[in-house]
Amino acid sequence: MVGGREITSRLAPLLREFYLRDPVIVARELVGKRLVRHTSAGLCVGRIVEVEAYLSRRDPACHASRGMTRRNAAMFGVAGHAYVYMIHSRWCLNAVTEPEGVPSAILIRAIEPLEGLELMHQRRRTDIVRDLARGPARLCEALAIDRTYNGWDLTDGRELWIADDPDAAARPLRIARSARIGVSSAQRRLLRFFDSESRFVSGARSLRAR
DNA sequence: CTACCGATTGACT
DNA sequence: GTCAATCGGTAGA
Repeated sequence: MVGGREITSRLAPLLREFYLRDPVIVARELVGKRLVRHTSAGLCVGRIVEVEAYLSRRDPACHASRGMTRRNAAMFGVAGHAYVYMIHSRWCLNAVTEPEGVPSAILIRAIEPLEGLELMHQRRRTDIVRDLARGPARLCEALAIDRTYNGWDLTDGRELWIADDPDAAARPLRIARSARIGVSSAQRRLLRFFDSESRFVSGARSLRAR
C-alpha cells in the first residue's frame, strides 16, 4: 500500500503494553486517541470520543460473563487485538485488554472524523458529518470494519490500528463518565467514558451533558 | 432443529 | 420522545 511507512510513522500504533493494564484505565485513556483505517481505497482517521469497558466474568453485561463461545473467543485472546461482533445485523469494534484468558474489552462507540471523510460518506451513504461515525455500528460501517477484523492485531500498523493523540499535551481533555448505553444489567457501573465537549458522542442529550 | 433475543440504528409521532 | 426491522448467536428440545 502506497505511503504505508509514512502513515505508521505519523500515526504510530499504540504498543501492546498500553492494552495490558486495568481495562478501566485503558478505556479512559483511549478517549482522544486516533482510530486509523488504511485500505486500498484510502486512509481514514478519527478521534475516539466515546468508549465503554466490559469487565470479564464479573460483569453481567460482558459477552464473556458466561464463558467462552465461538463468538466471544477473541476476548479471551491477546491484549491489543480486536473483538468484532454483530448486533442487530451490524458490526461493532472492541479492543481486547488484560492478559490472555481474562476476557475484558473496550467498545469503541464513537469517533470524530478527521481524515478520509469523503470515503466515510461513500460507505455510510449520508452527507451529515455528525452521523458518519457517531455510534459503534456506524463507525464500523464508515471504516469498513466487519468480521474479517475479529482477532486482528491492532498493534502492528496494518489496515486497522489505534495511534496516539498528537494533541494530548497541548489540550487537556474533559472526560465524563456514565452508565453504559443499551445494556439493561449493571446500570450502577459507570463504565462509559466520553469527551464531554465533543458533539460526535452518541446517546441521548442527557448522556452528553457536561 | 426451533425459539428467543440483543453492547443498534433510522424512521417516525 | 417511541418503535420495529433484522439476523447471527445461543440455549434448549
